[in-house]
Amino acid sequence: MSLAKARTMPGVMELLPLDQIAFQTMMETIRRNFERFGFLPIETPAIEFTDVLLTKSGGETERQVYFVQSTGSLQKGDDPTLALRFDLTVPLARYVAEHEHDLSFPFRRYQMQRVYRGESAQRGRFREFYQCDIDVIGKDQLSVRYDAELPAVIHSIFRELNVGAFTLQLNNRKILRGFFERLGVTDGEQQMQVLREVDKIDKRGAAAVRQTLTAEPFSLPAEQADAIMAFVAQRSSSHDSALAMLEALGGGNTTLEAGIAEMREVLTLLKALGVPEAFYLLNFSIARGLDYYTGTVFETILTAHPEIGSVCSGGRYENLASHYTKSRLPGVGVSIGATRLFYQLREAGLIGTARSSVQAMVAMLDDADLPLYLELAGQLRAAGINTEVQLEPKKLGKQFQYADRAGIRFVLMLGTDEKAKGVVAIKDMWRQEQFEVERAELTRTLRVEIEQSEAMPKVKTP
RNA sequence: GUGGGAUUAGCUCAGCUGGUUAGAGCAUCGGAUUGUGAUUCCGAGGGUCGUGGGUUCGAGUCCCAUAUUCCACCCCA
Repeated sequence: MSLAKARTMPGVMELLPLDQIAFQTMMETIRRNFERFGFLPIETPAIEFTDVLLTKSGGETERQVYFVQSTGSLQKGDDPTLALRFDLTVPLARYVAEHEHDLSFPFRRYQMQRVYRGESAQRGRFREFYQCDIDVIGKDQLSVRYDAELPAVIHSIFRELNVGAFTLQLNNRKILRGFFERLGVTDGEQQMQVLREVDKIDKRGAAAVRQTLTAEPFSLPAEQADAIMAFVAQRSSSHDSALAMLEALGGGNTTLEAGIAEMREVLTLLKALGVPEAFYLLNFSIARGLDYYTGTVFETILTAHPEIGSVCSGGRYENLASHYTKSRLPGVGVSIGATRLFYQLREAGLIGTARSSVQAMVAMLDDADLPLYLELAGQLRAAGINTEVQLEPKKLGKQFQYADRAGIRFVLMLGTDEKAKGVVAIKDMWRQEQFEVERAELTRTLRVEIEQSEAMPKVKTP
């Protein structure tokens, strides 16, 4: 009988325990910061009704949705009525519409769950991945001030994740649309198309984008294309220069003027929120591909690793849940793709293998003394130390090898010599040192050692 | 959905224009006096060369098909 090949489908991330600990450490940092800024947790089911999920989108998302069907329904040949969620924003819209009367507005929620997309496999692209979303949903209206609060949360998270310098890149779609309108590109659909092209400028290069804009189907006159290219090439270098960029735009139509006013308020509040100006800039080429963004848009780029692209992005949308309720529910949100972020940080060498969550291991020196070892482990656990006991007699060398591979730092030995002296030997696998402590002092000493070890960076870089 | 690469040991790969029993590094397992790992030394196991067909005296190597996988575009986190 041939064995089935043990494998996973492409596009899923599966980690070894120490990497899983590093991933969870990252997730805890994100969660802690979400909560620190006053966001509330929710979870929604992985499976939703297809008519709920497939409202807003047309071709592209539908192509990527996994439909879910019971075998019975499949055999009857029914069309699937269920599907796996492909993001957390659509389920949020459904959630808010469904629970509208039980929620307090503005509703500030965070959500960290897996989503599913039928992507073709590629590096850093996953079919199952974690999204960590925060959104603020208002009833009828929501102040643009919230658009400044979200980047402040993101700043707090990435600073704590210790991934080096990064910049929050901001823009406002009203500025882009208003500018295009002033230039004479007035058709809404064409504005969208131009937005999408302009958004690729950092990836494809300015020359290629200009080429696309002047060619079919855009066929923009050279002067228009040049004006657009000159406009979107602008980046601010400081808080004041960002304000000056806005000032220099002038006016001309209500869309443009509204965008400038919004952007100015966001920048001002970002500063007031205490985000140092080195961490944010105004970038007129940021547009985002998604259709539903209407105002502020943002992306986050790691300074040392621009090739990674945006590690966190989002923006402002009007009327999130128009498909489910007649209430007007505007919102602003950002999403961190945690799976891709972790994967790319690891590729870039910014995240190494974590230490084990097991803090101490009691070695087995004599099979007959097992009850003694169990008692010792009980003491440690009662003191809050994560402890593992060797339950099978093995050569001591093997036990050390096991501890080393498992990433366990402290190995405790209580054998004939130690019993006679009333001590426990502690071997520090990292420092390659060994010392003895009185049994009564054991938990206290070990706690000190572990605390010192915690004070060092959580994660060893390779 | 459109286009391009790749497939040889658990992993990363070598194998020149077809020529005997297909190799290396890492990993795994065992040993180097019975309470000390990761370093060193010695040894061992492990492959129907993705699958099916064809050309040939002879195919890992050439041709066709198929599967799988990766990359670029599209789109996105």
